[in-house]
Amino acid sequence: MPAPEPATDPTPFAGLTLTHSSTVDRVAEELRRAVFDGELESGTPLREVALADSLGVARSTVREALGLLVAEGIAIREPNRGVSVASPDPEAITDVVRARAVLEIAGVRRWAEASDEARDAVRAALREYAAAVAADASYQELNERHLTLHLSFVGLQESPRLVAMAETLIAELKVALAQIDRIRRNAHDQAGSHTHLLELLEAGEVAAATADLEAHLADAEVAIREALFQAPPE
Amino acid sequence: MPAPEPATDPTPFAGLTLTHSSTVDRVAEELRRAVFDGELESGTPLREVALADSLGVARSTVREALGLLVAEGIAIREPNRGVSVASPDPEAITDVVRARAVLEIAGVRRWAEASDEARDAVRAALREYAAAVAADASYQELNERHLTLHLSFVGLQESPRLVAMAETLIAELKVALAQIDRIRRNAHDQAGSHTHLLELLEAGEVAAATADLEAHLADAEVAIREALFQAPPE
DNA sequence: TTTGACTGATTGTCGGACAATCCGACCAGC
DNA sequence: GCTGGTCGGATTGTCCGACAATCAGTCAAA
Repeated sequence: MPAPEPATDPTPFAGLTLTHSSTVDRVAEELRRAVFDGELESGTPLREVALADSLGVARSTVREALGLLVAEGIAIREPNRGVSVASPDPEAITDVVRARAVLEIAGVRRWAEASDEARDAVRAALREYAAAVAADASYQELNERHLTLHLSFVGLQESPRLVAMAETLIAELKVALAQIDRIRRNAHDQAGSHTHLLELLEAGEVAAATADLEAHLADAEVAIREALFQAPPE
Repeated sequence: MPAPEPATDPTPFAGLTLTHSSTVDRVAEELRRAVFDGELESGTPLREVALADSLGVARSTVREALGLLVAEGIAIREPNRGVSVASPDPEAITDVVRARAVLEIAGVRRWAEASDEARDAVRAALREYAAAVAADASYQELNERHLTLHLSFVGLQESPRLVAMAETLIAELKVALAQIDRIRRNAHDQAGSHTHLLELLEAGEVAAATADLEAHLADAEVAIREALFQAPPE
């Protein structure tokens, strides 16, 4: 006798969600998109009244959205001077890469103890990245998939807070990458190296895998640094 | 001939800073203090108009300050329902401890490669903690020194972003600790165990030290969990 | 018991206002 | 020519008042 009343299931509406969209969120999202798409150059000041007029919202709304971007590291606020798109300097790049390394390597080290879902997420992310490479997808999509793969490494720790931290780090990185894109779009096919890394993990060679990842991150750092700071002066 | 003009030193005014204090910052700071001091119980709703009247500022100012607290994890915002002091649930505790473990252990592992300043910061933090214990300082001061010590572990990575992340994690933890304080103030003297940990580090026994730290964090987690969720029902 | 309507409280967003601050230009004086 | 001072415009920081949308609670009706 499981249920005397057939009509009242205990959980009839699982899997139903509703996306609450506040105006502030939409403004913030639009600004993020503009920055990541390279429409807003690094260092561009984000004037409150101009944005408010342009987007058709009140200044307070824009102001709150700007607060979000600042909290995410996408923009910086200087007191009495306003908010502007973050401009990556060499120290910031080094710091972001180092912080990423800590989070991602900690995740990879936990490969054996992680849940099946977390491991599957890594495998799926790699598959999608490889597929995008094979399909010769757009540069931005490649970037997106690549970063998602790296996020899945952090996900192996199964700590929402660590993942959130990694996300803000990657957001900061995306600002830098958006600047590079406008200079030169270096085709990147690192699917092979990542596949190698996953094979090491599946084989239980965790130490070799972390070494691999560390080297990969170091390479990425010098690549970004060169593209940003030794680019031809316009 | 190092300097032809003796009056214009290249860096005559190092170490000069000026604290810009905006109203929003002061409001946020006051709220933080109230939460950490246990004046605001976990779950208390932070009404915008009430706070604005009480503090003598405009509602928009309070609103912005609340946004800061939310970003720091000290409070949570439910759409159309307002902001309230974060109430730690078991999952949150587990998550925070796990994230802390990742950051702190990564720092400790880097002991040998860290700069002298970072290592000295750890030694100084331990000294101050031990001194506070010996002086039978207030519970809150002990807490503060203890957490500062743990922060100095993260500082060994010398990554400002990692330290900032650890700070927000610890802020979240402080909310939980403030709740415990109002129940029972468990005298804590963990100076001995931390001294042992530092001795291991100085001796180069990094692996033993990380194991020590891991055990310490696990102990802390169960202690907090018991105090929070198995406390006598008022 | 469930549904529906009403009320009060609170947030989300808007618009306008003003002082404080900052930036650049212009100007005087040595 | 350099230093120092003044002035005006632009922008932010903060305040105030307003209103629709949303939510929690009550209470009557089906």
